Amino acid sequence: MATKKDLQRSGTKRVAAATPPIAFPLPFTTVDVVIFTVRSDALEVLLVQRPSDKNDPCPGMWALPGGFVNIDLDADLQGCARRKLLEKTGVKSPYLEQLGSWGSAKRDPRGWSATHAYFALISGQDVELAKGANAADVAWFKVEDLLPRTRLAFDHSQILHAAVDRLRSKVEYTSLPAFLLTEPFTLPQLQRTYEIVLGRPVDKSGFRTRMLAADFLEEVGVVESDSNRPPMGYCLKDRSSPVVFPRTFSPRGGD
Amino acid sequence: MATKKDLQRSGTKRVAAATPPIAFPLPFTTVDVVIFTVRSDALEVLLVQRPSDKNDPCPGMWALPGGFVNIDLDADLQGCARRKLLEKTGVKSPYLEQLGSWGSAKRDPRGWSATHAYFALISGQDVELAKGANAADVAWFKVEDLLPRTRLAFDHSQILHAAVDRLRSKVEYTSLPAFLLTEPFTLPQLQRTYEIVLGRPVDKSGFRTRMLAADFLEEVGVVESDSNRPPMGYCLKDRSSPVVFPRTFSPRGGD
DNA sequence: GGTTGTTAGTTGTGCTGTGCATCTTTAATA
DNA sequence: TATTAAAGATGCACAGCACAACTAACAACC
Repeated sequence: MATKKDLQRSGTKRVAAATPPIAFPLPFTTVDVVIFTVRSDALEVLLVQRPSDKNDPCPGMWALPGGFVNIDLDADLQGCARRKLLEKTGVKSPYLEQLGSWGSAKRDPRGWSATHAYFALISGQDVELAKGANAADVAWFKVEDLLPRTRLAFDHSQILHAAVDRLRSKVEYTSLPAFLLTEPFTLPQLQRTYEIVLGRPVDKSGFRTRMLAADFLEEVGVVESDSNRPPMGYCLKDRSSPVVFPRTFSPRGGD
Repeated sequence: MATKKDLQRSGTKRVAAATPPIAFPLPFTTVDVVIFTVRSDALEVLLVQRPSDKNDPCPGMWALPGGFVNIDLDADLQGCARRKLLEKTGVKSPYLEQLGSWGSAKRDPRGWSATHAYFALISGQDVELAKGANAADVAWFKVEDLLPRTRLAFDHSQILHAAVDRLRSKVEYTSLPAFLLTEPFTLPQLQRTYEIVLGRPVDKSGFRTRMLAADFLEEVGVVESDSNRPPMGYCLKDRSSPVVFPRTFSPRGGD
């Protein structure tokens, strides 16, 4: 990974010392997490407000939860992402997927930095936002309101956009929305979640056959609902990864 | 991105100094590139042999081309990947896609490091390997031979595996293989490339209708071939990104 | 210069899946 | 018991694809 030419470069500001001793400037390494949930019929994302201290970059602006990798606390990048997520939401085992990385000389005024972005899906029910104390303020924002014009700290608007694109894209052909619900859930609930994320209606009959044919759901008995016919409750057979469908959802008319 | 708790940590070995001054140990930041090509009817990948100096990590082992991010030379991560690729192959504008990132305390014996992995597709024809001099030895390896048992430096076996998975997966529903050919190419050539990457035959008729329906190819007149009926030559209408097909290739029998 | 072989490209057909609409089931409420 | 509303099942027609068989164009060989 390191060529001799790289190693012999000598830096000025940020210096690394290891065994064998090498000295050259290092970029900052951070992790950011795009945390999605579905609440009150809308796709929402968690943001934290940066401190208003003028010495900090982007003071007072809203940003994705994240921060520097702590090489003493974090065994690896995913562990770092889990830590950030636990600190902000109290959720321990969400769906967590690597989104990509953004690194450049300009994205952080403090210097060359690279962030490893993850996105997480959690149920709107089991969330306790870590508010107050020395923790920065956190809040949910509707993605629909946020996407068009809102400016976030650093390049977080860009990262959020990429996360929404990735989510919407994968929802077309995977069982991802199941991770946005608390188990057990019903097929109509799941369908509603698909429709909220995709932003368009989905055919009921086709949806049902598709979900059941994919064979990733387990019946756990009827569950009580507000009224009318009681629906069947389902759990995921395997929470470790989503199922990939052979085709995408596609209405006849449009393409 | 940085909480105050993070910033106040003080490191011992690797120290960062910026404005405002902050001091804590930083991970190493590297970029690795998985460079694919199709030569002699096989999918191949470029590897470089690490120097045999015992002070270097993984001496003598084969590794993915890559190295430390140079914050003076590299404006961003993708630029760094392009630099590595140009140095090793002489190819200037390949298809280049971010694959993911791998970071942990253990993956590099020199300390906590995170690598940003990219994968590139280039034509087997226009490659000049940078061999000899102070550059490490580079060579092409058949992916089929490499995947099962070969151990590469660091966690590069894992990264290579992820790259092959991603490539094979995307080839099922995108026009990616077109970037493995030199323009102009013919439909039978393109089909052959699909078959080589996928490792299974593809139906001719379905393949043709599919490619032409996707409307990403431009006829550039018949091109001479070794013998028999002269085939039509094609170029890509847009080299900036691949086309996504609505469905995957799928033979009737298997699933 | 016909004949054969090989590759490029087309045409045809049966089947599967799915979009869309309608119908049935179940239970709460009046 | 009638009504309502949501859950879930059934039916149908059309589009697309896998598969196979076909035609077209050129080379090589006798």
